[in-house]
Amino acid sequence: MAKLPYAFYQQLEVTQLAECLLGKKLCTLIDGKLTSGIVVETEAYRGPEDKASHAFGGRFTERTRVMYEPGGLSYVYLCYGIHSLFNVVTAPAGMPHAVLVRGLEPLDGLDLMLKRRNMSFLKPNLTAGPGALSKALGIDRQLNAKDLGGDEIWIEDVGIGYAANEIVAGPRIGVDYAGEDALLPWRYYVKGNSFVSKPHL
DNA sequence: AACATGATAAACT
DNA sequence: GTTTATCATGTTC
Repeated sequence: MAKLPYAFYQQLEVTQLAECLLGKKLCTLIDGKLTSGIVVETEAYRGPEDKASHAFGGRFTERTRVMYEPGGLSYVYLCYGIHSLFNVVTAPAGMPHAVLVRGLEPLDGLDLMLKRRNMSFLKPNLTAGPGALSKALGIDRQLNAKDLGGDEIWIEDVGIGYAANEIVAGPRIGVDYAGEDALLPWRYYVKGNSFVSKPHL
């Protein structure tokens, strides 16, 4: 396997990095069981200057602490009391940028993913949406602040690269509270892929 | 009190 | 079939 190098996570342009994550393979190894999928949808959160970011204005709390670490760690937090959302911490130390993974195309461990989701057959919403994919891969807050070069959760380059005309940028989802920042086109997804969380074209 | 969601049910076409 | 409403649930500030 070819795990992504730390240098990849530490580039400063978080929007560009979010776009580059499309086509990468996100894997978890939990209780000896491998599950994985290809990333088909991401959102960039630009730390201090982005109202939609948990670290807006340089906010530093117990929850956001990990976002200030050097890129290459996981950031998993609980949303609406129910869903674990998985982010990649990016940029050099002290810069709290992150990328939310919103959609995956299932690859390894399909049976286990179905079981975790209480589903009996594959349909797109198995891993379309940040809460859904986290549940399918067994991601919860146990996996917060993990090294993405480790052996519990990691990201591999499997040589998939989408052409520029297959990638669509649009406004982020569920961040209306962020005012004008909600309109920024920092959501990236693969055109026509059925594991993208929201509107299909 | 607010929150980076998902499942379901009910009311439409 | 599709859109719209409602709720579950718990941590953070």
